[in-house]
Amino acid sequence: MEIPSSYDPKQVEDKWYRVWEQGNYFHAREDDGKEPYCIVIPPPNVTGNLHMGHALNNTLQDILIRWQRMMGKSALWMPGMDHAGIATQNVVERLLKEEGKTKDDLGREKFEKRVWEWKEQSGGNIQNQLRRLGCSCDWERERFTLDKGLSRAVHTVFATLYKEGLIYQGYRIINWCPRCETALSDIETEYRDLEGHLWHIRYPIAGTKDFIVVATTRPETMLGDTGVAVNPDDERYRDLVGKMVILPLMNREIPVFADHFVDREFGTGLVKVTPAHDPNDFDMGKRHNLGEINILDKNGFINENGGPYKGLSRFDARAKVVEDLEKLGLLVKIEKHMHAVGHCYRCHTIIEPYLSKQWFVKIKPLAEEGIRAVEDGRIRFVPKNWEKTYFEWMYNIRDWCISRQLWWGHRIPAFYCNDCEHITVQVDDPSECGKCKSKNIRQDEDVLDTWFSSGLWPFSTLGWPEKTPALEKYYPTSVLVTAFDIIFFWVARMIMMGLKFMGDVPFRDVYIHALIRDESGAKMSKSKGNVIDPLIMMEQYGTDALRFTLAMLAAQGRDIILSEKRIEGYRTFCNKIWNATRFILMNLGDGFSERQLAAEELETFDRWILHRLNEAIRATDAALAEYKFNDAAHAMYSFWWHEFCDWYIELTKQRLYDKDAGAGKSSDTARQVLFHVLRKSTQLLHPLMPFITEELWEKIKGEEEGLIMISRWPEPRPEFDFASESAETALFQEIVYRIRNIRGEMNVPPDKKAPVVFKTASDAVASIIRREEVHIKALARVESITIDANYAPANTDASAVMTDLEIFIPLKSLIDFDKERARIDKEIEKMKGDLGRVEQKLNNESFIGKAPADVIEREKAKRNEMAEILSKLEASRAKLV
RNA sequence: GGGCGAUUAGCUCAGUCGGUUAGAGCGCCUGCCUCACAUGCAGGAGGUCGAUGGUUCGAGUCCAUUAUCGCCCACCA
Repeated sequence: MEIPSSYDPKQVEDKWYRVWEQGNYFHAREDDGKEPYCIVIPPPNVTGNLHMGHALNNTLQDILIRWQRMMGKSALWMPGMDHAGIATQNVVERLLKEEGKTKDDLGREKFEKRVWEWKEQSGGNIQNQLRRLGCSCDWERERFTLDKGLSRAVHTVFATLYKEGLIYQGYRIINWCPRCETALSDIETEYRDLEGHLWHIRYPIAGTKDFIVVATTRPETMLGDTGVAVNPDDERYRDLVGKMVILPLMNREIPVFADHFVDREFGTGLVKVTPAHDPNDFDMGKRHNLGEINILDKNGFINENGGPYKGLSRFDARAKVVEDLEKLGLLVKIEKHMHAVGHCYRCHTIIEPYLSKQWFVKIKPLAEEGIRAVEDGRIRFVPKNWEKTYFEWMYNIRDWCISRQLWWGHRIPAFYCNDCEHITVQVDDPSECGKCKSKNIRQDEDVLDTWFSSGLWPFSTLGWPEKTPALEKYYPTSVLVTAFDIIFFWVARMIMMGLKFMGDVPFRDVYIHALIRDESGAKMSKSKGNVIDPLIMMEQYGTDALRFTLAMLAAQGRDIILSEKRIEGYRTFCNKIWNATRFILMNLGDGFSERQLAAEELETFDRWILHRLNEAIRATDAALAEYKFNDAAHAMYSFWWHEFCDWYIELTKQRLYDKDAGAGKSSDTARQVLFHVLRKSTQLLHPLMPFITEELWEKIKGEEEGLIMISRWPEPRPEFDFASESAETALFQEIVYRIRNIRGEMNVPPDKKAPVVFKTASDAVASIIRREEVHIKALARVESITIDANYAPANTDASAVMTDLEIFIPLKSLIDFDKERARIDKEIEKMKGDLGRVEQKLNNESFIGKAPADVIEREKAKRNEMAEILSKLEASRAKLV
């Protein structure tokens, strides 16, 4: 079989994904009798395109799912998309605008139809992008937050909460986006520090020539002022309380009143009060019966309540108000002022606090359960410190505004009676008023917050409110994998809803992974143009290289700084694996068949690599179990490259090729071990690098065997734990390294083989050297080996000192005395330093008195060893004259 | 104003329960196209672990203070 000498992802990725998907290998069956393992995908927006955050998020989930699937679990990765109310409506409105139309031109029904059409044609790109990433989602079960079943779940939840009084209508200040023309919840408002101004404005006191001065950051709101507040303890203004002031521009008399809310230190200590446009003012207005004057329409333009300013945008109105105040001499001063201004999280327009009637969820009772579930460990955050963030928010949670003035979403299942005004709420749309039976009813115009339906995702996707086998088997799900930025939006709400409606947590673990930043540490965003596009990376370096990079960087508790270089680097790892496999296949020989390995036939290095394989399996399992993806990736990388390739494969070459060395007799064992380790370590790598491993597996699997993705996950084999052979191998490796070091430092050309003399009094060391002579010769490029306990080195010998062993390379005319002296001096200096530190410790009486005996023994042994090495080094140094 | 995190090699980062001589990748320097791989091989240089103080026989690791940077939350107009 001819295998190309470098790995080409393009040849394999699409091919294997098709095989997997068409072969139904991602499908998990409720009746398979296996232990369930389930992850629900954080549903990407239907408008979404795969960015690096998705790539990370989904790579990690796929690693877990593939790992668990190979471990024999019934591994279900539930995929789907979110209808993304505002985002999607915005996209379609933009398209309409290009046609010169607005949504109102179409009307609600046609607009909705239009959005569905858009969804069918251009929505859901991301599903195929996830396929490119190799995600092993159970696509058969794919759900959409607006599909029929999920809508039923939404209605059921709404009706239940309404009946229990946990959903109610309220008339209050909410966050309003004048561009999206909808209410937003508190967490959909992003605060940004902006430099604004603090305008100091005179309000004349009624019936006098005096003024008071109020300070405001939003002067246009004065059009809706209905009072001025002072702190009751503020001596300066005690006499003012109860008096009336004239509201300039509007020429309305408004009262001055006292309220503890007012901060005496801020501004002038006098606050203009606009109950319809500020939540605090609203509260004060309620306390003091001020009345509310709404001066804005839904687009943020001044309405008829703004008198002469009617028709101006809120920004123009601000300018005009300030200008007019100045003309009237009522503007005292303007200060620069930094303050946090709320913006719409979807379109980034400045939001307005706006008085309106909305639906709310009374969230405290739900939150209490949610807090308890994390406190008592039914849900575990990984890393744990995110629990604090969660608690902090949950303790201070405020009622959730769930109505949106949009057309795209779950229409609120509340029906108003036109005759008796009763509100009927039930799961199925009613045909008559639940109270007076009138048929003259109308449905609420608003839709629900997108996050209302995504909050039900872990059970609605499994079939709830029906009692399906899937729900029975896979709920609670095993783990939720997400980034911290949606803990409030999504994670907390799933927890609350799951507890409420399923009576159990929605997932056992919440793994919070990092955010991805660019090379300079900035958050990746399209507007900054610093995006690394995962699709381009996959195209360029292969999906497995990208996946491996992301896993390698996914250390807990830290953001990921991604650079293209890194991905390029792990492409070489793919190539390394590819070539290692190629080498092994080229050397198996005709008619090779795998057989059981017997302990007796194994040589030292066979035992060593089998032992290391066991350790690699253990390390990988342990790392993945704790969501330490970087540790898992690192364990595999160093095992593959620095143990299997650098050492074991190199060592087998003598056994495979070097007949003169008489090592040929063990070549069959070597082939068996190579093949065995190759198979196991390829499987180990599969969850991280699904494509290349599936491709290679095809070349190494048995005829009866199926795909690697459903093969059995490697298990450590205790009978292959060989501690003493591992120690011998470490000694062997150091010998080779020492010789190579001398060669490298002395610039001995690679084709120049050197004779080496080993001086040792240890029979054990001598026998290992004798036994591995062939390998030492090959790996260190040694011409001849002499073992001589009494060797008297010449001054032209380069030397290295180890415990119980000195190595001499007679370089003769090749020696560079200066270099050799410098090399030995460096070692002496280092050894002196290390020895000094150990001796200091051992001379410290309290160390001897208090440290555990084994630590002291270790230090003593270390001292003796180092002292011996040092004296030998000095002896070598003395000869270099 | 609260809270969280970071600070270790030129860069990006690991470092478990405090205990051998603090590691990796990339980059850099030297030598090699050695029959799996130049997307490679071998060797090398490079670190007072942000600062100060403390606990301890022993601190990159624990505690306190501090500096710098970053993030989240918050109704001071």
